[in-house]
Amino acid sequence: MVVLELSEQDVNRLFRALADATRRDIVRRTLVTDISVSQLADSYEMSFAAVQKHIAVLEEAHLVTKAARGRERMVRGNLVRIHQAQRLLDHFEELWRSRIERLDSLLAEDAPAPPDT
Amino acid sequence: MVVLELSEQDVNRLFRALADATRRDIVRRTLVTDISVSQLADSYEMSFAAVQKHIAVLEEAHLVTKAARGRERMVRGNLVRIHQAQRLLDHFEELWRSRIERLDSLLAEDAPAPPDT
DNA sequence: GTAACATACAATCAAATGGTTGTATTAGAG
DNA sequence: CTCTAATACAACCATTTGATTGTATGTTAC
Repeated sequence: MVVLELSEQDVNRLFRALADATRRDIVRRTLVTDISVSQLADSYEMSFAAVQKHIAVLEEAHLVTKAARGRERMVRGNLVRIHQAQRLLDHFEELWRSRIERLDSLLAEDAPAPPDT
Repeated sequence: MVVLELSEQDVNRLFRALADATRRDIVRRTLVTDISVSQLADSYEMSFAAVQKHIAVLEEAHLVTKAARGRERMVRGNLVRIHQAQRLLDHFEELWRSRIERLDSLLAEDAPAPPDT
């Protein structure tokens, strides 16, 4: 099992990048098919430069990559990063389980000695 | 299967709340066991009020809840919201699958008519 | 080669964020 | 009842964010 090699900064950037509706939409669309920067820019009610900046945020979070194709830059969603985010959330669930386990052992008061101290 | 009833604003708040190391730590710890605001504040290198604000952000994102116990407010992590975040990410994965499916059907050039147009 | 297109990037600005200190309120301890 | 601990909240400030416009650069089409 590979440990997530993401720094706290990386995780910050990852979740922060996902905390914007336009950016989430860009990720969704570019996961389905590659789309150029200007094609993306056309679909939102904001300036070209604004969309460019959103894409830059996604790039820094490694949620998308850009590849030159002629004079265009094709944007492609990166599912790997989504998976990493999922695994981060999985970890929260595991912590919660530990609460349940401790509650269980409390309820089993009459039990012999606990597994280890 | 229940549809996620989260507005874009809700999703923004959810991911944004997760985009801070201190806040993630608070969620982790309060998933394991309830902790008072002042207990939490003691463990970080920032003012009491700063920690209070982080908790407020987590509350607005419904990642934690607060319950009065005497003069203390006990903070408790809310796993449900983590699960909702996970499901949001699951959706991204599904989109990506559609890319693969379309690629597959492209490769099957000699196939009869496509399923539907 | 020149015009038009696609992108990059700097400068600027308002609003939001993350932190501070200070003051007020509430509940428990003695 | 009074002191103190725990919290809430307002005011303030620096930095970051999200957007703008303007300018520069590279690429394709004609």
